Amino acid sequence: MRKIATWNVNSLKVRLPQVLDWLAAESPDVLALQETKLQDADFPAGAIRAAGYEVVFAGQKTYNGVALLSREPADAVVTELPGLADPQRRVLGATVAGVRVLDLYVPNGQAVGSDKYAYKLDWLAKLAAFLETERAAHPELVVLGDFNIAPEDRDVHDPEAWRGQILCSGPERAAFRGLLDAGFRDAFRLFEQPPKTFSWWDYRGGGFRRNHGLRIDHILLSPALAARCRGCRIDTGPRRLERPSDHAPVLASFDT
DNA sequence: ATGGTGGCGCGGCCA
Repeated sequence: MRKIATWNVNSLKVRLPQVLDWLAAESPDVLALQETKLQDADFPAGAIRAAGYEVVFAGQKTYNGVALLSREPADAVVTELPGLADPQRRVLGATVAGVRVLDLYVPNGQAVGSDKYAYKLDWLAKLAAFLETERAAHPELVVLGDFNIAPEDRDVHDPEAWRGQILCSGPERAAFRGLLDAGFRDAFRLFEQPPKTFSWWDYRGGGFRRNHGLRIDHILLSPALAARCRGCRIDTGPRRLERPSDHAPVLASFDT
């Protein structure tokens, strides 16, 4: 496993040409997608396989949906968090070339105090419990995706405006911190990074042009994988294209 | 300005 990436594409139907171009340019070993917004019957598996990737996916109509693209086959696939009977397709775990990969689309939460916010915090608690068992079973474990959490003020373009708001609230940040406390490493923070580097910019108000963004897409590594990690960056190239996703891909590279 | 833009799918929800 030399390179692994995550990208919230906000509709794979719309973004498929961009994804195929990006695969050709970057040639990651694994690409985790979120917000495919496709039922499984409509998933473009043929085009992805023609590009040289295996693919597994868990989709639903209109909302959510996750997919794992990989050079080598994906085994031991899971699509649920234990203890959460949920029709929303937000989880896709698989083992690829001996590495356990968990692709997540964490709930957005909408607004602090809302029903969706409560669902998000409950979801994160069940995730933490699940990761304890996954960590014990798989020394080489990567958890990546759209976490919908900006972990620290330096991950926010205007920390004062966002303080306590959705994506930045104390309980959300505490949940993320809990994953780090459990031993996961934020791949992006293993390396020196330019300030004001973000992974998501609102479509509204010229967010990207003004770099009004947040870093909410993450690659978390078990200690064994972190020891082999040699770089992590956010590729803003796709965000500059016509009709972009509102998220940019995040990539981590490794020694074999 | 309680807005703004984009996706889905055709009215309103979600982000």
